[in-house]
Amino acid sequence: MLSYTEENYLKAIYHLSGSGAKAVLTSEIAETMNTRAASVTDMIKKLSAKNMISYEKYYGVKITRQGKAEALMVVRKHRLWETFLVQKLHFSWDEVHDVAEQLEHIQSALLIEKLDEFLEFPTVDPHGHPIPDKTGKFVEVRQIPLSDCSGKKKITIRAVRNGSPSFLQYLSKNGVYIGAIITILEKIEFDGSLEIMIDGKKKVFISREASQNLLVTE
Amino acid sequence: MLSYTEENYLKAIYHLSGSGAKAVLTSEIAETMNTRAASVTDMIKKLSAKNMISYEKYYGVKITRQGKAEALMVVRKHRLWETFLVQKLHFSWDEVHDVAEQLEHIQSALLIEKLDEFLEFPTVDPHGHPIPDKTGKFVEVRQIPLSDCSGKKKITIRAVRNGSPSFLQYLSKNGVYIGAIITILEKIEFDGSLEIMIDGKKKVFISREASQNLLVTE
DNA sequence: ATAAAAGTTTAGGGTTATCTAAAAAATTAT
DNA sequence: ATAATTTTTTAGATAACCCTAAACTTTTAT
Repeated sequence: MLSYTEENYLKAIYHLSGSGAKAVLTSEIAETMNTRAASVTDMIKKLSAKNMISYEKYYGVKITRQGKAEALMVVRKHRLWETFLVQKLHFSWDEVHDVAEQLEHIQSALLIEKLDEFLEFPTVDPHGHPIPDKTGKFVEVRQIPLSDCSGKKKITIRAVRNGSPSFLQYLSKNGVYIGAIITILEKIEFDGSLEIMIDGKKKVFISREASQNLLVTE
Repeated sequence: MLSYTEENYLKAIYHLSGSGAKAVLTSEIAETMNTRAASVTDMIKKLSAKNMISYEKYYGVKITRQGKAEALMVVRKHRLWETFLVQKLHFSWDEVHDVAEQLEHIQSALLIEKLDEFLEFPTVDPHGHPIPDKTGKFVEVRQIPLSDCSGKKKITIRAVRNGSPSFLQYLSKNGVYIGAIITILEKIEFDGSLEIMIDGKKKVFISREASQNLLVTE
């Protein structure tokens, strides 16, 4: 059984490692967890002793199969709770993160299975991120940043890369949402911004930074 | 801001004091919190420093107005979550306590107001206990133990005094639920048990212990 | 009224998760 | 290749919460 803090570290390592693919540095973990490297080293030892990660001094850590399974359950809980907050309690998508950070640590397998059922087994959360099922599996759709697109084809907005409230509010204000179908009208040379048409109705300008943080399918 | 543990102590003190009416002994707190008296003394000092309780050495503690308000918010959250679990996620009433013990500590005023609205502002939880509103007020209906009743009048089951899973399962098995309308058919001299008629349809025997833990209105 | 019993507090530790400062190892630059 | 820099680890503390054992206060019993 992992503590609240251990779960948070493991989740951070999972995300930083690209879903468990590559090794992660102590400093990267310290950065995202807002702690010092020394604290990370301590926690690495604990997680290593619990076989959640493999650890060799002065090298990065790699998440184990067991650790990945645990991390996936935390991610599952986080995303199910975010879905609940938006769909049932009518939170806006920029308000859910901090609450879900707390809710993801509630310990009850029954709760999460019932919540999943109540939400009718959603496969993506309000930010477009996939929700692992109870076995940890999820559908991985190949998505690319909007900034890599060109031409006049129809593009579907699938997910946000960065979930910061200010970015999400910016998107809402401009009528951009998950599932929107857009076309690129023009790419401005000067600053890399894009003029796009949303649902064939609304023309807006999207900054280069924003287009790099929007994941889409063509 | 109170910690998870401080909230739990304060809630225990609130309940033990009869909603803040009387002083509570260190040993009573230790008993219900499953800790040692020495640990309670430590926590009493902390809560006293935060003006949640008033404390005089070797005497019991009394909850302050501020402490009562905090405790009521924890109670509110606990009962709203229990209501959610039963009404929306279809938990049975004997499964909700432990999960609600965790959920009650989630920090988000917005969450609890939205949850309240989603549940359509319930006034009692699945065990018949009143849910304080956002200002801490709740309707206090005068209830008496079923064991104190006699005669043939119609009696409404309003709440359980003891929420242990085994008692709740016993009630379910016998068709007893919050809101049921019953009449007493016979009181058995020998063991103090009652034969009751539920909703004019079902005759069952209820032990003396059970009748003492059922709160009713006549 | 005073001795015994019961209850409470203090003293001194242990664990978890954090920190700073110093030491050690790895990386980078000349 | 070696010196400088950066990163990581170790060492030693601190805060929250809990413990046991001993000291102290209150209550109960004779």
